[in-house]
Amino acid sequence: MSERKNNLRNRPTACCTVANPPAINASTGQQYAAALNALADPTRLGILNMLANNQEPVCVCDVTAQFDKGQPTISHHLAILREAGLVFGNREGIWSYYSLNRERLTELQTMLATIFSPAEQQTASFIPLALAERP
Amino acid sequence: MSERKNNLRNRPTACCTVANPPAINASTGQQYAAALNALADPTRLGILNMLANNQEPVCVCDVTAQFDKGQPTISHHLAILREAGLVFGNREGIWSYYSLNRERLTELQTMLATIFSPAEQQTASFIPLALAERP
DNA sequence: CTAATCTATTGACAAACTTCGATAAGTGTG
DNA sequence: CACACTTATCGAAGTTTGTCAATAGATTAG
Repeated sequence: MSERKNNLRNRPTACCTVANPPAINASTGQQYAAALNALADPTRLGILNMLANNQEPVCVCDVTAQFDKGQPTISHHLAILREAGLVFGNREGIWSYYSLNRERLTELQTMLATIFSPAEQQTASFIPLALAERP
Repeated sequence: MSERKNNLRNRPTACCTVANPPAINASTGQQYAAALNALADPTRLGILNMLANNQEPVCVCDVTAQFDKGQPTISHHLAILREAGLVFGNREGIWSYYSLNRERLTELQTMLATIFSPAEQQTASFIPLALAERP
């Protein structure tokens, strides 16, 4: 469907001067959207906020105790955050401990700031987010 | 389901010292998640980026021309961005022009930074995002 | 008024997501 | 080994979301 186009320039009145296109390409946009999608859930935001409030890694049992959700649900959300590279997970004995990947979160914030800035400031800044493969 | 709790403290070995709870409440978390949800789509990120690249408001026809999506789909995404307060929409004659709500985007970035910061820096900062009702 | 044009809305459908109950996997204890 | 406990995974139900075709609404030109 990529020949879709407007024909405004051929008509007597144009809606506007031609607008600048987006500076972000489709594949990069998809990566960024996926990262944001991992954030866009109240439970996951709560988990991230809880991790931010603890200097030390937090035990899954403590996470589960803080939300009105079943244990499989919390485990699922933690997996999503983990696969998005937003948190680290470490097993110690029967317990699992999670902590923030602060570097990655900073990266995300920079990404957002870049998207919302005019093109001049975007030069060569649409670096694909390193899709961290984490334990 | 809110009596759910762990019983670790009653057992011989505890997993950890008790972790700090999240500082964000459920209703605020829902608002923030909704705002992020509006961002978490490649097409919508592309639209926002396109608006960021244009000082002047952009005609819908120009937006439609830049993406491999049908006109109703673009209109739908614009409505989502509008209802999330991320963009302004103005009709002029038969044309509609959209522009960034930069203030709101800054608000979002501040919100994210707050969520990811330790509790000391969150004091009284979980202000509900002003749910802008815009034309 | 009629026709043409641009945008928004509606209805439908498939894909993705959140949640849960049940169960498996992994670990430590008696 | 058998048992208890924590966490992860699986399968299913219900909801939400992205997309399109069709259509309605609004505006301008003739």
